[in-house]
Amino acid sequence: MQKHTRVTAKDVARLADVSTSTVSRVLSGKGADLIGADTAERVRSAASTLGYSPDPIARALRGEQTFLLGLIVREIADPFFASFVSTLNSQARALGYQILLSHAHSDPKEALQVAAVLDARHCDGVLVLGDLRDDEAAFQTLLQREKAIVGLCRGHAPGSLYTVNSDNELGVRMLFEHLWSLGHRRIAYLDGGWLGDIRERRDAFLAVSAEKGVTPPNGSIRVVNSDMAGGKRGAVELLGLTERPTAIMASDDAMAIGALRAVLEAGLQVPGDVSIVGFDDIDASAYTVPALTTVRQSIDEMSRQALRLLIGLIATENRPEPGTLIRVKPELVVRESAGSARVP
Amino acid sequence: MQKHTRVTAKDVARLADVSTSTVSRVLSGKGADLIGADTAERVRSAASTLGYSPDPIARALRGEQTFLLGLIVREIADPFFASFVSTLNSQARALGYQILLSHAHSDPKEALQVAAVLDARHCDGVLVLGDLRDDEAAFQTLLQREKAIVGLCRGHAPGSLYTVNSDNELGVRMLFEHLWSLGHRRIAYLDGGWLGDIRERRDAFLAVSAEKGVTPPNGSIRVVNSDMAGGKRGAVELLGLTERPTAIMASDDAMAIGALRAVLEAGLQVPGDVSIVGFDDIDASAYTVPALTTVRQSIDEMSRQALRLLIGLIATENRPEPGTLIRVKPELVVRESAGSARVP
DNA sequence: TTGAAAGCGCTAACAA
DNA sequence: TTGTTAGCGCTTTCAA
Repeated sequence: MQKHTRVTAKDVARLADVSTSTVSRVLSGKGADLIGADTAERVRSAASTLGYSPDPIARALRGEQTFLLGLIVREIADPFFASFVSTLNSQARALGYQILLSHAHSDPKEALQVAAVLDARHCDGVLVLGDLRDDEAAFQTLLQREKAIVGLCRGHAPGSLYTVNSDNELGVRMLFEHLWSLGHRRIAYLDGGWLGDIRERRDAFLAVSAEKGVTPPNGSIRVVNSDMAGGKRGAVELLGLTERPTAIMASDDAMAIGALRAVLEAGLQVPGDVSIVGFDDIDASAYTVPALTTVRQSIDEMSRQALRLLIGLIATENRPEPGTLIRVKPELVVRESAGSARVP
Repeated sequence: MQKHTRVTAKDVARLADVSTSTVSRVLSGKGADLIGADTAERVRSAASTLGYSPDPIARALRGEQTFLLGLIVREIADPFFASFVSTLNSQARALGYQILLSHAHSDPKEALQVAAVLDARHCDGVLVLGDLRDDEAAFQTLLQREKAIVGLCRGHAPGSLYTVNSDNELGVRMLFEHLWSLGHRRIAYLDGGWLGDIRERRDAFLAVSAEKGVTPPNGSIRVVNSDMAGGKRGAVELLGLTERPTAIMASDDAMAIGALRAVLEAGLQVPGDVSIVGFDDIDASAYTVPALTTVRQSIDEMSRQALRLLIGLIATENRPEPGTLIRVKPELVVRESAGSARVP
């Protein structure tokens, strides 16, 4: 355990009275079949009495797998991403991998630096959670260089990035249909302003609106920060519209929570006067008053798929279709924040 | 950037027409003063044209610093910890360190494993964020072995662990005084049930109650999970008490948010019928309706202190007092969830 | 079936 | 002032 008392292959070799090469062969499994059964046994027992396990650093230097996975997250403090990181971390560890965490905020330059660091650390692969604002292209270009990369929650990422995503369009459709069936026709949208996931949702919103033959009232698409503060500010603006929307759809739950606060603060009822829906189903959404009607992204499933994909990429040379995009189905969660539209 | 095209010290040496040792000397700074100015310059320019930077893995193998910091978190998905991880990550990176993230849930056994992994990865030091339930002692024992460890948010950790904490007692006092000045005398407490931080808060609550000469009404100290679900459940139980408390203090904001929901769901007013206060000031606390009165822990400051302490530990052999405990002052944030006690 | 030796990229002792 | 050499712990030819 102590650094100075680290047990090495040499120690095991000495105890088992073999060479270090034999130790390596037995323990790594490569060429273990050529080793005499008794010798192998001796090595194994020596290793276990000594509590030996090969040093990942030495392995890395030799160019072997490091079992390190880089994780670049747009914003760890975002509750949705936080849950995601948590799940990813647990699942990765169960698969024998460790997570090297990196924050990229929204800055692609930072992401570049971070990617370089991850590369320097000999990560076997990297996960990119959430899209970065603006300079997406440069970011991608660089990431192509890495051996194995999987994007998560980045919408329909262009290029040959492997990606795992929610079916954002389906999610938005479910939400929209739900509002529609409650009689809402004047539905405003709070756009978080990102490129990937969030952009897909807005596009889907626009598409469904068009299909339904309604045009969102003038100025009712607001681009704001995708956090509670942004949601609040956006909603305040929306409430000032001459044709006040009867429902507000937000790009994500954090924004919806901000919007909820804004509407309530204005002395209006939710859902009596204005209905609100979000996206993600973060923990807090079940505890607002009224509780948020939203769409649940299956973090567990997405995480599992992403890890499977990434580890597959690491293991094999012949990769699946570049550009592979896995969509995970979201699920409508009806709670209290959306109700019948008040007849005008 | 690519693994196969990695630039090594040898490449630089060749280009600058010196030996690799000279390269090392110039670039690492150690013994750079002995090197001729022109040679040094040649090396530096060669390094920069080649875009060389020393491989941290090779360095690690040599036993040098790895600039890797292990971070063991109780629960990343917890919004307070998530913000903390975010801040820690940014600050660490600014100092040239990378964070190796690990989830320990509440399981000390898991923490042991994790600690072993971190050690194997040659982390320069490890940060432990939040206390683990139960088997604290065993956990600590093992951690003593590590070279440099700093605990965060673990209350008055015993033993010789270096720790950075909020002044939980002060925080609770401020909250209590605030409620007291609003006329509350029947104050219930929702205890998150952990050992460190959370335990300190409960102890402080008990102490202040005693000082004020009030005994919390029978059964009004509930031990529940320190999340929104726990807070909700605890509050429901509290509301069933024959002597309903006029105020509820929760171990943290997540619990307070759950409690808020419970009280509102019961058809009562907050703060009209029951006041609620939390602890932490997580993002969501400003957006509940009513917004939460709470105490803000300075994540920024705590993070800075912890990193300074840890990096100091790494750098120097002669360490500061073992058992050092740094307390960071919290700040009362008065919002809407606590109001005058209704006269009985 | 096993061992000896080389080398991954770096730094530090020892020479020169 | 600089180069040579050795070695961190591992794996993997090449030989035996």
